[in-house]
Amino acid sequence: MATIKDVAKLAGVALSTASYAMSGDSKVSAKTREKVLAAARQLNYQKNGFAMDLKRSRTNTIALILTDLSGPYYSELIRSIQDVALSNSYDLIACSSMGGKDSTAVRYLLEKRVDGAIVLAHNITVDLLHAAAGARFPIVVMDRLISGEGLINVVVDSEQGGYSATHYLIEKGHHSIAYISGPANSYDNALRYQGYLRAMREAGLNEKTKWKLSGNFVREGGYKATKMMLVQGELPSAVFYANDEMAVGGMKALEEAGVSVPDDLSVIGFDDIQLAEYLQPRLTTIRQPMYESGSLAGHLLFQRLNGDEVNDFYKLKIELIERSSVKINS
Amino acid sequence: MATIKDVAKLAGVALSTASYAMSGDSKVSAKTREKVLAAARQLNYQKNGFAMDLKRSRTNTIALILTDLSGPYYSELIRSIQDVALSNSYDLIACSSMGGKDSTAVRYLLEKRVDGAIVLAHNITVDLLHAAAGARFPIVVMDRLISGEGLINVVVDSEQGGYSATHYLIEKGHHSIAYISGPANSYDNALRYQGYLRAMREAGLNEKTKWKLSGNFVREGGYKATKMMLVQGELPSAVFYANDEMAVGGMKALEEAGVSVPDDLSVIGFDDIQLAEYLQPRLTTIRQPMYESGSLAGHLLFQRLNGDEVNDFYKLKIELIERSSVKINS
DNA sequence: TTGAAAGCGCTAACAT
DNA sequence: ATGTTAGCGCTTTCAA
Repeated sequence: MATIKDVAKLAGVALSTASYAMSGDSKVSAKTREKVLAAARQLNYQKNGFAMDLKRSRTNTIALILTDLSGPYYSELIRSIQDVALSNSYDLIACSSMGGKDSTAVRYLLEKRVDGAIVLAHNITVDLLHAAAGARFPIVVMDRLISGEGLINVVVDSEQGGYSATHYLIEKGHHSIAYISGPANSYDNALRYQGYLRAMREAGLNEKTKWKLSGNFVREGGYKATKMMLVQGELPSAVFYANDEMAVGGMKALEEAGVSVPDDLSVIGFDDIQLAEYLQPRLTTIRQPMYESGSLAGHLLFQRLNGDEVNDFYKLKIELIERSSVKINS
Repeated sequence: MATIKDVAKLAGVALSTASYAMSGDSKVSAKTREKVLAAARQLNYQKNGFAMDLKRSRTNTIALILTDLSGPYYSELIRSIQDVALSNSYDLIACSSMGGKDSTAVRYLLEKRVDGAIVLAHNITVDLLHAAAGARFPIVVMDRLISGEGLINVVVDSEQGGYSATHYLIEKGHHSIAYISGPANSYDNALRYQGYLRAMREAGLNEKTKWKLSGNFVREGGYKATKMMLVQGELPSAVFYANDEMAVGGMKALEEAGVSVPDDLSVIGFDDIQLAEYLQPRLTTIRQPMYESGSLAGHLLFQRLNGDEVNDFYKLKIELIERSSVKINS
């Protein structure tokens, strides 16, 4: 691999001149620049990125850290962050936090391989976040509340979402509402559940423990939880799935059992994944403002990177998307 | 930011000793190591990634380059590559080629910020690929055929896929088959179309130009192309959408026009996206071996990285997924 | 306008 | 077992 040294030698100029010439510095004469560029072309020279980063001690890159790069769930979020990065002429890389301590995400965060990061990965520990973030390394956290130097929170009001979903069901005349929950350690799930409880309490309704089942936020889990509910005999009049993936699995179980949605049972989800409007019936759900929150997260990060002060906490409102999986209960 | 120098000073040892201690080299005494580690902790020391990469002149990271990070389409592929990377203890980062010459992808490729790459981004030019790849920088290209030093091709047999889809329709008694195509400059689309033509020719069937419409591989395009077809009056008995996204749009147009699938018109797609089996009717389509191809691409890259010789061309077979959108034509 | 040289933070060969 | 030192490839200050 040719280095700038080789280029300088071939062009017959000093190292520094070659550097100036190639970075387009105006103090290099046109003739010299041409000589250098020609030499670079001839040697197929490509600058070494790290050397530059090391020297400059900044990378012009931010990282988006996700639990699993392959989650289709994030697409809008990614798109919005990508847009913001592009318009700020920053590079964006995405990396996964799978692999625990040795994950790519952890390395990039700790070894400061980027200038800042947006994190949406519950398996990145709070300690790690505290260790990584700092005045010179801003991190926007999107899946929990955590304060500290360099840390900015952008979250969606899940409690309100859980409340809205439940309240909507109650409004439609449902009094027995099951809650299919996500993983116990999920902060998001906890909030959605709290919202559910608040709406229930407000309406003077009691939660039945036999109708609180865990589906772990995955399709298969929703399927199993629903099977379990089915076996119990008595059915609620509506089910609140804490996310759409579980609702997808649940509706499959329901269909298999001959329970018709929404005639026999109303269903509501959470997230508004792409699939939601293609299900039969079309799934009524809670929509998270993914594009907006990603966009906000990006903007805040860049503001911090530019030295501007920003608040360290933002909470976004959530919207109910009314489709056809909930029926008035009479 | 504390450097290793600060750590060494605080611990009262030499730079190199600190380095050895922290990398777990066995020749450092336990006592010294403890001293160094304590100092590091106290200073909240984190190693600088670039400095290390620069010194080592390798990054232990590979890049996955995609046109658009947010495409849900790739999830299985990403997962498989992630798995392979993890099991080889390499880091994986994903970056987008959006942004043309200044895209993150181009920078990472050219500036050698990773040890190798897997590319599935048609907007990365052939020239760039040639410039970037080399003996010390392997690139696996997944969306076209291109040979050169350091370049490995892993492609899916789209021609065969196009043939299978069409042949299947013919087998079911369809003789008038429309082809809704992708973008003209897409290599993949060209292959699928070739397969279509081969099957048609083989059956002694003629392609009707009025039934070859372009939908640009996107949902909206499929919708419009289908509308256009509808306006023309005469309908074929089956439609081959060159990808599922277009089929989704197309089926919407058909539904709006009161054309029932598959009773009035059979439909086949290509890709087997997640949505396919949730459509009404469930979409019969051609499944690309995404997991397998990603996995293969990853393995090949690592073999090259380890200095092993590998072939530079692999073509994977494709499978037809029979669902309910095609009916026997009588 | 060009060149010489320092130094970013780290690893590793070599000397002790 | 520990220390000294060269050098990875680049940018940039300073001197010519």
